[in-house]
Amino acid sequence: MADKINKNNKVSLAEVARAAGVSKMTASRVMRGEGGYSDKTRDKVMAKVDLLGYLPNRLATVFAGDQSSTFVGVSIPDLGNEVFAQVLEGIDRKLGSFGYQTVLGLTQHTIEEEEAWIETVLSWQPAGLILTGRSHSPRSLDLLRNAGLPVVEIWDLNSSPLDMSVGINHYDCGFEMGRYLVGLGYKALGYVGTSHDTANAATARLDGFAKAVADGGGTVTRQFCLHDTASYYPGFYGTEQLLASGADVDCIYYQNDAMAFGGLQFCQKTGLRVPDHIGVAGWGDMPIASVLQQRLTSLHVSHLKLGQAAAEAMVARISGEPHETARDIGFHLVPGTTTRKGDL
Amino acid sequence: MADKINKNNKVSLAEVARAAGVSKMTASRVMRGEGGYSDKTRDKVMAKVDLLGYLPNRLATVFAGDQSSTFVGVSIPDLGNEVFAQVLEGIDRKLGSFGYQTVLGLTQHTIEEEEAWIETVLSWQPAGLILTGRSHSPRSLDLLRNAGLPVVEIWDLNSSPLDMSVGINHYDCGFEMGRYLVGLGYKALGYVGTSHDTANAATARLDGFAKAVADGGGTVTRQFCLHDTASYYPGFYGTEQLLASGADVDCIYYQNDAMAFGGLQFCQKTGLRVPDHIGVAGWGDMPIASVLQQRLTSLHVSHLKLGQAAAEAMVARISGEPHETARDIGFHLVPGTTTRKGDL
DNA sequence: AGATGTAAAGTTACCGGTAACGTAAGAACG
DNA sequence: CGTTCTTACGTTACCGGTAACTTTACATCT
Repeated sequence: MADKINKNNKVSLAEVARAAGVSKMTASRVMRGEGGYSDKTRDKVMAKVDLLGYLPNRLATVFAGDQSSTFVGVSIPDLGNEVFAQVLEGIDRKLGSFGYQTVLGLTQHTIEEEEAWIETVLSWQPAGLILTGRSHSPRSLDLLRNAGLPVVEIWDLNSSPLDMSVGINHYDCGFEMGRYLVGLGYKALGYVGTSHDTANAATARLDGFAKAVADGGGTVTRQFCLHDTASYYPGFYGTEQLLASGADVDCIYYQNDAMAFGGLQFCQKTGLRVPDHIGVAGWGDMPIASVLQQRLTSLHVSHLKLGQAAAEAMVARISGEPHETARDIGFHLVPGTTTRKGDL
Repeated sequence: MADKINKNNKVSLAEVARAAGVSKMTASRVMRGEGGYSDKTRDKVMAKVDLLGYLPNRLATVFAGDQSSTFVGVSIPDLGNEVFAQVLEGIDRKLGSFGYQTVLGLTQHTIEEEEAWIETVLSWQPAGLILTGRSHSPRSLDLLRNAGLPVVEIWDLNSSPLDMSVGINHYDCGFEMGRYLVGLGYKALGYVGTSHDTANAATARLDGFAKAVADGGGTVTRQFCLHDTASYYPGFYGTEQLLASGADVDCIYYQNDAMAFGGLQFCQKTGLRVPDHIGVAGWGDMPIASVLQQRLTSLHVSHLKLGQAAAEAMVARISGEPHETARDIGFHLVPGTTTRKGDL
């Protein structure tokens, strides 16, 4: 009876087979429902499966090399930022609907963390990887090249990605907002964001923004909040610092809506009227924008859709279906009432 | 040369060993650094590891049953809710620091989704599971019992959990807020939350709240927003609906701070002064509370810490170290200016 | 009745590591 | 100088499934 219980105390297919009086192979065929057995045999086997509480060991199947795993490694910088949480939600839900599981890696925005995570997750033979960002360490690139599996780089659209890219063009985001604000007559722009050590999407937005403003003859005064996440409070005190620096600023562009909201709160607290005294613009069209008294001038991006599209690209690639190399999710500017009215 | 390349095109330990002119076993010993080889042999093997870009296949190791996997399944209801994102962040960071990986499952608040996910993730032989909530389907319970691995139920503290529990007592949260508000003289309380089909933590808070209010001789008028996440906008229109219903309400308790913020925005829009005309209280002490003009009366919970504690409990249990069955993270009420002043 | 075909099984080998055990060669010892 | 002890390896078997192949038991046909 208890002659062959594995160390894990788990029921194996062999035990089910023995209990049912058939061979392992027959039991395996029944489990997979691929035919080649009689109804009577199937019932016998399934009865024992229920009785013993047998649960297949997918590790063994994948290990045997007969099929690839259903793991997809997903690296995300951090979840304190609402937009990444939404992206992850989109990815996981969509992957789940196709029978894949997310193996999460929070990289804290560093390529070193990402590298360590990539090495670990690759050793688990994932079906593919979804990486946030387009900047990777040399060793990461080596590992990915060697592994030769599907890779989707998300967030900042990469026209020549490692494998595939899904995202938006952040430079264009910044540029469009810059052009819009300049078009409204703003000249002395401010920017409030967190510090970005590595070239990342926020930097790309700022670059695009600065270019558009410069093209329009304006200036951009930058204020970076060091060592902090791009959330409400850094927006609040970043604004305080920018204004305290004596910079002459008629409109502030924030790294995202959460920071812009923090800025709005600072303005309200200090009696600065928006948009009469100062304009405020954000990025991301985050949920909070939907309940503010004033419609925040922002740039809408569907983060959930971005995540879903990344998962779809991954699944398509795993299934061998064709998929475009770079998928642009797009964005659109949302004119709000936190900036002065255009001459529409 | 190319006599034994596996179908995955991946370099195996056997290939490294052959290239180095040693046996698989010796190469294995070198990889694990467990000794039993000469310096010369180690160098020979490592040189080939680098040359061939060998990456161990952890699936094989775990599969062989010699050690358990470093996967930990983590089920989370949704990431649209900021607090769960924070919990997940705490879990993943802490697990990662111990060398474990998070396999994510978003259950959309249903035990059916949870059940399906549990079955899948168990087939991957995880080292343990962290589940949000204490309500599980009968089959889930069967599966978990059968699997016999560490399980940490988080969020709503469970004094008699399946295995371990880390969280707070949500009933007590509600009770404390109810007692506080009644103590301030409020009598006609309102509650605005999302609908909860299943008995969950928000329901427990409401129950505790209602009890405290009833004890104090007050009443609670409930307003549920159907089919929505507990975010800003539902707080906004939930407030609108509650007040439109003609209910006489002097203070509203919200399911969380995000909803409370939505409520504050509604009040501001309609000219209801807070706290002069109506009191507002939330739950969770979310980041947004830090930048509002008025300090939101809320209840502070460290969600990040909750996640970390859950991961610590899991790791302790896996390592065979003793760990308390139920770990209470605690909370404290934050009196704000969105409710009238107490007679302190 | 013997030949042939087919459905329903069983047998064998293998995936990539590691535990357990075996062995050869040199060192240490009396 | 033979015995014993180490060190540094090599050999074998196994984890839990599945592909590929073989066998068995009948039914069907000539």
